[in-house]
Amino acid sequence: MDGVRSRQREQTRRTLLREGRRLFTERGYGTVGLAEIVAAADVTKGALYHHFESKGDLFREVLREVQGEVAARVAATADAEDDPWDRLLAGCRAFLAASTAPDVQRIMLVDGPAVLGWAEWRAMDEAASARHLVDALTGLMELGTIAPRPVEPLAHLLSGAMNEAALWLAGSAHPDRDLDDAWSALARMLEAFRAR
Amino acid sequence: MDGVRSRQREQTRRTLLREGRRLFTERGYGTVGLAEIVAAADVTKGALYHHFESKGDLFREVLREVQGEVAARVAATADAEDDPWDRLLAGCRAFLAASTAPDVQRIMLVDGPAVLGWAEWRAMDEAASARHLVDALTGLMELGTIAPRPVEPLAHLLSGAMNEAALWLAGSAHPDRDLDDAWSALARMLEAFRAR
DNA sequence: CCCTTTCACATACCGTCGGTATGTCAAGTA
DNA sequence: TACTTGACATACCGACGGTATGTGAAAGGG
Repeated sequence: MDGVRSRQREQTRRTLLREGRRLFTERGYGTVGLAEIVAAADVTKGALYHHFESKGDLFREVLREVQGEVAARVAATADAEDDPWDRLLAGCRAFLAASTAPDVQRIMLVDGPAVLGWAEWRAMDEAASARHLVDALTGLMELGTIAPRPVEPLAHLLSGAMNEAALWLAGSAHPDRDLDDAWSALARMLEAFRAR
Repeated sequence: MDGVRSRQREQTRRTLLREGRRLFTERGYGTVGLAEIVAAADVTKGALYHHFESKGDLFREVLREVQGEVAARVAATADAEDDPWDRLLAGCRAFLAASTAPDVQRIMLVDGPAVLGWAEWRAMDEAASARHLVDALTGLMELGTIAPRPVEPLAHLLSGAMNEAALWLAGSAHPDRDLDDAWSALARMLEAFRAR
């Protein structure tokens, strides 16, 4: 183990993921061919199919990577806050900021559901990100900070709102102003669920 | 005009749109081939390319049809209400209900942005549906019913929330209960923007 | 140290797909 | 009736995703 063999293997795999991610981001899953990816990674299709089961499988692993990075950034930002309510706000804001990156947009928000199907995409998002949102909301209900109500539909509404807002923000002509406005509106939405 | 020629033409076109819509709904844009579509429509590829510029163009016209139907149902439901605030609520609720249909899900919500790109998808949605949401919100601000604030970010947040909620509802094990819960949460979100 | 096995690829190939160029024949027109 | 137009059908092409097989270097045992 850990010899020349496995090191080279890991590098090839990482190169394929990196170039795949770059090309999927730039031109979209449908229009980029495997030939381009393996050329950019300076390997052949044999190598790609040795590491991944299919084009869709490569995309799935790329998506997993992107989701992991977003989740990590959101978690890091949220955990910097002490108050649970502030953690929720900080997490949402961090998600909004992170999701305006081109690779997150195209891979995670646009192509993801279409390539893998909405159900699988949802399951992956749940495991990476949405779970934390559900946990945060549940915790705040137990604390009495927000009024008790079914968590899932609320989480989906908020998640969908943030996804669409991020896509809109990425194409905005006045990103700073629009981000402020969107955040203001989102914050008011969240505020609406605080117990009175 | 209006002879045998143009009547046959219109029928062929409508058949292609109908079968394309059905297959795109059942199996998704990426996995259905033109050969299947033309076989189902009982014509050849020559006919398809005589009516549409490409596979993507056929999809675009199918999407336009779906969006038009959703918009019409929403508008009809909303217009049945007299009070502007009630019109907004009724419209949102009608959108939520209409968007759980399989063809709306797959074509409008999942494949649409990926196939045409988010920007074009957004523009089409704007022209068909979102425009009414913006108009309703603007009108309510002018009436003083909801507090003045930038309309666009709010509209995007609400639109995204409803889209994601609809996708979630479609796969729900308890559709009635979940629809009620989702609507309850969405209504509270809307309520949050009423002037105090 | 050598022989064997393993494995991380490379090469060659296949069926299918979206797209196009061209042919055809009936409906329209003068 | 002679001619034109148009709504397709037919035949074909390059490119794509996927697979079967070959290969040479690294790992492992005696």
